Amino acid sequence: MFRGRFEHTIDTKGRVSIPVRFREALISKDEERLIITNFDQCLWAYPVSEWRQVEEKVAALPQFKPEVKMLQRFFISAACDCPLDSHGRIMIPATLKKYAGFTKSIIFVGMTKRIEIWDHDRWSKIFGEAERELTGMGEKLADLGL
Amino acid sequence: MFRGRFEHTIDTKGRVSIPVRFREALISKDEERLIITNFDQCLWAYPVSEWRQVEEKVAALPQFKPEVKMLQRFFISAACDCPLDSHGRIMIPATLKKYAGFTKSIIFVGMTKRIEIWDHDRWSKIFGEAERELTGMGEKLADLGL
DNA sequence: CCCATAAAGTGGGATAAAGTGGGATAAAAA
DNA sequence: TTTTTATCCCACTTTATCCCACTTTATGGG
Repeated sequence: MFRGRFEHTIDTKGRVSIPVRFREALISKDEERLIITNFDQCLWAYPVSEWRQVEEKVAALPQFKPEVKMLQRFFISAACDCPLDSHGRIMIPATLKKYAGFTKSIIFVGMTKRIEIWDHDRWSKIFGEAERELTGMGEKLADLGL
Repeated sequence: MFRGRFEHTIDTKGRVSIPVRFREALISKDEERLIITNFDQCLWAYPVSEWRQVEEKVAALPQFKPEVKMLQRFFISAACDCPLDSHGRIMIPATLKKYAGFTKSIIFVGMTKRIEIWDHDRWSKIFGEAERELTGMGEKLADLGL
């Protein structure tokens, strides 16, 4: 279970350390890697076990269907296996780094079953507006049983 | 399992190196070649074992149906066997290269069971479209259990 | 509250691997 | 035969990986 937000730094070689809390959560699942993909202008990181479920669901769909191809091409195909090094760091692949607009400072966001990784500036911008939006979503959230 | 996206370069002789990650996936299947065909303005590459399944599926379809004939003529018949050289590169046949509009920079796209190979510029275009469409497809994705 | 110690996070050099390019030779096409 | 195309081999550049060191933040005891 991934909880909390943490600000970290990408070094010149493209490495970032995963927050200890998240690392502990991974180790408790006996995993030492993250599957990282792109969505919503940021990166989504999954433990392998979680990711497999997503992947298999999509792989089972008819591969010639346009929307399935879309999903495969945009979301599934980006998924990159990123093993942790001896210090608990990962290398962010160039294509993903570019997509998410990472410069130096990034934010790790615990999303319970997955992690989001944001460029610091984008996060501040979007997070500043998120609360107002969320407040306006009261009805919709209620419909979901909250 | 092919995961991730990688940008590579075609040299003057028409050679491209297959990303290591993909090469490893091939070797784990004890294969050193790709079957490459054309579709959607890009190239689709399969490990031999996967390709056989596609081939057999299609062969089992009623051969007089127009869409089956089309598929056979366009998709199946274009398939080309491309062995890896000692550096893990393949030669892209001229006809396929032309079809996919390859100039210099191309993108290898991991699609779980197969690989798509795109010209860089074409990829950027459809990637942008896919992103926009998917972002507006939240409900549909929810239906898939995502 | 402060200090000592440990742990987390960051950075950099050395080495290995991946990716790219080009020449020489062999095979295929004209 | 000549020309073109592919294959093999070697060399260079770039990128990733491993290992060690430093800085900063957290932790625990007095």
